[in-house]
Amino acid sequence: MSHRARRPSAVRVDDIASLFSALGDGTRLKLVSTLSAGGAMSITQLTAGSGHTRQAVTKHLGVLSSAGLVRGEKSGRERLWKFEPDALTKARHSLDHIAAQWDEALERLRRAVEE
Amino acid sequence: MSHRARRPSAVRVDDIASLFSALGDGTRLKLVSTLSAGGAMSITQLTAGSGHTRQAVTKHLGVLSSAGLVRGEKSGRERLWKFEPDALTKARHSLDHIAAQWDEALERLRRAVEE
DNA sequence: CCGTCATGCAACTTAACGGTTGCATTTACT
DNA sequence: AGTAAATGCAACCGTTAAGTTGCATGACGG
Repeated sequence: MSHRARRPSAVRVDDIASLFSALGDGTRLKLVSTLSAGGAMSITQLTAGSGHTRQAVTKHLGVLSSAGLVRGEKSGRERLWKFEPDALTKARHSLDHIAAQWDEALERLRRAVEE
Repeated sequence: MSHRARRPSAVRVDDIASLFSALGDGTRLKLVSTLSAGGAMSITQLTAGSGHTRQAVTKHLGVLSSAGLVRGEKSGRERLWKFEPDALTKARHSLDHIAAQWDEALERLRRAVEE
């Protein structure tokens, strides 16, 4: 029973990595941007201006979905994809965490020099 | 004289994508975290607890460097790598931009419903 | 029912990624 | 000068990722 070993809000490195990895592609970045701005859309709609095949877009949506950045719900004969803002918040927090580390390091350095 | 066509802070999609892509790997994420917290380090130092070969770490540093997240300066017979906080700020801003888009979209929706 | 529109599934190709090993080069130390 | 440390460079390998094509399935509209 190892309660201690697992902090409550412990976000695993791999989760964050997969999040950033999902954002680390131009096509996917555009998809996320489109969905965050335009509400729910179907695959064919998203495929329209993308310059890629529908299948390619489907795969990208799969990646985004695994990372939690997007969620698709079937509606009739089409599937509507919507942006999932929580994932983005997580990403932001981890960036903030690194920035905070950096600030602390600077502060330590400043104090050490000032001594 | 095309001032209008090019916004001053126009960050190309591919740049942001390469930034996130660089962060989209556990090993690199740890490297960034280490460097942001521990100041400048040499490759051998960074290799120590990584569980990887020095060459692997070197490659990862190359990726991080291309993304602007890290910068290496030669100092004697070693090369010291330091964290570059500006890149992280860029990443954060692009996340903020998407979040802002999302908020606007919600606001538009709210007003439309309220009408 | 039948055509068609939207999607799902699978196989395949190409290129990039993460990682390794081996050797060369530069710098420090005595 | 000569040795050991720190790094650089290059070839190579296995795996995954991005993208394609082809075909199957499911829902809508007349």
